[in-house]
Amino acid sequence: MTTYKEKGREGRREDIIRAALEVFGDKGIFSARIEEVAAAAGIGKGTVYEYFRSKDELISASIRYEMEEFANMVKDTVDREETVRAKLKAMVEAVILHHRHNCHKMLDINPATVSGSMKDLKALFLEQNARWLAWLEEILDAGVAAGEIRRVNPQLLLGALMGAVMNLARPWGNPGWEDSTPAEAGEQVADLFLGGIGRD
Amino acid sequence: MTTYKEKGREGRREDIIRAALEVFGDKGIFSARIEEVAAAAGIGKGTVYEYFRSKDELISASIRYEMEEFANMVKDTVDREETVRAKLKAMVEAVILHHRHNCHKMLDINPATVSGSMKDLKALFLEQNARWLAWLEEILDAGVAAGEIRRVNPQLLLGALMGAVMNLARPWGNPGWEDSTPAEAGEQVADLFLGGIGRD
Amino acid sequence: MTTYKEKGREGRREDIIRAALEVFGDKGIFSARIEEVAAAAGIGKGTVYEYFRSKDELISASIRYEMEEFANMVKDTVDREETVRAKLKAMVEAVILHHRHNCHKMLDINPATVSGSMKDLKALFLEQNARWLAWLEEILDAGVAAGEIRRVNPQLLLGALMGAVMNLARPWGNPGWEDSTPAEAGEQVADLFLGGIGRD
Amino acid sequence: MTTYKEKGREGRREDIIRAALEVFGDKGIFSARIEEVAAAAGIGKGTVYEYFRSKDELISASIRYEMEEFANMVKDTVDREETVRAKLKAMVEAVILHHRHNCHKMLDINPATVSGSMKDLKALFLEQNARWLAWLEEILDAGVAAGEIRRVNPQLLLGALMGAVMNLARPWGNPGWEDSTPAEAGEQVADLFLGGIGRD
DNA sequence: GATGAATGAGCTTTCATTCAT
DNA sequence: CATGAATGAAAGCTCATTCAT
Repeated sequence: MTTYKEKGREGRREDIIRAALEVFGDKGIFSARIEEVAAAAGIGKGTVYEYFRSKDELISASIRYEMEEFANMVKDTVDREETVRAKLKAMVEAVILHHRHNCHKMLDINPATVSGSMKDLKALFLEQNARWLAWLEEILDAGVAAGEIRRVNPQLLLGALMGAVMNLARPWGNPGWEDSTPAEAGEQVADLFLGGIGRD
Repeated sequence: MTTYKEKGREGRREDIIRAALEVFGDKGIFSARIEEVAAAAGIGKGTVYEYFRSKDELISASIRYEMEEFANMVKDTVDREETVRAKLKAMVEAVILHHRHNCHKMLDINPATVSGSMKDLKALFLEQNARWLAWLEEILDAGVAAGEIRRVNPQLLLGALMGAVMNLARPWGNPGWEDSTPAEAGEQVADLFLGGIGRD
Repeated sequence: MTTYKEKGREGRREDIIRAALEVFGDKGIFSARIEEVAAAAGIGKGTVYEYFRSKDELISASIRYEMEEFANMVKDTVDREETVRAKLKAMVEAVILHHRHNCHKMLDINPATVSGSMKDLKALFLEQNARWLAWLEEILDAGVAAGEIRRVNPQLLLGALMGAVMNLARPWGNPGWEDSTPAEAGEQVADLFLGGIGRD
Repeated sequence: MTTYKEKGREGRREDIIRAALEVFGDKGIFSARIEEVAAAAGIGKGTVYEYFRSKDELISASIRYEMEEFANMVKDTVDREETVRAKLKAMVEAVILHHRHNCHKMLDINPATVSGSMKDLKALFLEQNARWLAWLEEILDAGVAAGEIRRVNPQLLLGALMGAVMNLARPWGNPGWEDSTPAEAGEQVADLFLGGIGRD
């Protein structure tokens, strides 16, 4: 029941993260300066250090926050659908919309590019993977039970599906195709993953 | 074809790029210092600047070099096969081997993460995409003509397939699945993309 | 009026300029390192950059500051006198005193020597010339009106007089003559310029 | 009796100095790079070091060379005249012509500006001063003997005259006046120094 | 608690100088 | 002798971090 101007430390912390995601998305985590994040959050430079021990910690927290947001958004959307096909379609649409309208760029961060300063990023990725995997297995089990799909290796499907959708959703990646509406894109990807490219 | 100079020992420029790929892969392009690249190449710091105008230019050249190498390697391997299934399988194997044994990390660089300093990276990505697309279209046409596969949007398939394979091949990405041999992985991905997950 | 910032302790910017004049005078603007200027000002290296965008900007500001100070000092001294002869004498004395006791060396900077890095120095010199010229014209007009001197081209006299006095005042330039007291020097120069060397 | 392509070490050394004067005049002695001087001389970078121990030595030699040339040129021109007035006029003309057409900029170098790297510049200036002084004294003696001028302190006149003429001849210094022809300029300066500005 | 002036480690880049050819 | 590729000391500048207010 937080009132205006009464959000306390947690709310302030989140403000900074949101500002950081904005700035990091625009300039890249290395080129972005703490001062810019502070300005975007409407606070002083020193105040950032009241909430985060270092820039690295702010980056970690921002990535974790964005991953959480992203996962929740996708899962909420997908869970609303019944069939695997509908879920697939919904997922693609959600990811595309997210990538087109949000500071999605953080999700693409490559531990390797960043490795110089962030040792714990890999652990974060593994943790997230485990959650996605558990969720996907539920969907697959239900789909198999319903006779809609055949059983496949969940980690294989997770890796392939996420890789495919995230890559397709990148705004700079697929000229010619990226003009398709999210609905069309969802349709196409669902067709591809359900039916394959083999002669029908 | 050289951007700056081609003096001194033949291939000195290429040596520097290879050293850069090594170091950039380990530390990330931002954390890596030019001095480390020079040391890895067995030369003095100043010598790097005899061959590259700036760190940015070295990064650009390194990414381009790696993309070129990677594309050639994959294409060579894939072109040796006849059927689409065999090509798919070969491609997965090649990418996994490459990612496990080479300084593959450069390929994952996200222009957004890097945007502060490199304006021309996006153009490089688009250029590469065009080459991959032309190549994939040939394969698809042949496959369709042979009655092996159905016709699909090439950019869709390229985006999905490359995203899937690159993501699966990431050494830090898919716990449990990444222990499979390249041959097994190729088999699984080929099955997935040819047959889909729909009830057969 | 400030070019960059005016923060922190009042006059911090001016402190840096004074320190810069000291160090630049000793080592020369090229050999002087920013760190030395900072040390002379009793601050850290980075702080200089809070007040000046670059070394070039600090040099510009320092030269402008010194010119201003010098011009004010000379004009104040000269304006106190009545006759042209007394003004001439006072001017020589003032310049000699200034050159002997202050970091006068900046005034001798030659745009040509410096041209590599400072494009706007010439404009600064022209601006200063205009101010000196206006001032000298007033003096000449009054002197002519009083029947003390004949009319001469003001820019000719300004160039000749300033060149002569500045050159004579250089501590390294005129052995044998530079031992004369400022009062004697003023007397001699006044004689020279008023009476000329022609047979009387 | 040097023939073409047979000038030997001395000729080569002089070529480098001339090239250095050219480049130093354009870029300033600090911004100018040895490589540029070498290129201007049409030789390799390393060859410069066959003739000069260091950049500082090249600078010293170049300044000395230019001073020598300048002094000889002025003296030759002036010695051709008979009266002091004609000599004065000739001197001004010569200096202006030299400054407008040659790499005169070296003459304006201020030991203070440069002091970081060149300890012996001051000695060079004193040495030159002594030679000019001896020469001027001869002229003055003759002028006094001929009843053309009154006796003045030679060092005073040297300092004032050289300062005045060099300052007036600076291409960037005296707007409005610098359009006058060398002949006019000589006339004016001769008038000024012979007659003074006092009421006639 | 919030701030932002001050700081200096750390980085890129330059260029005088060397020396193997 | 002449050369220019190689070098690393040195300098300008940035920015994460601190701490007095």
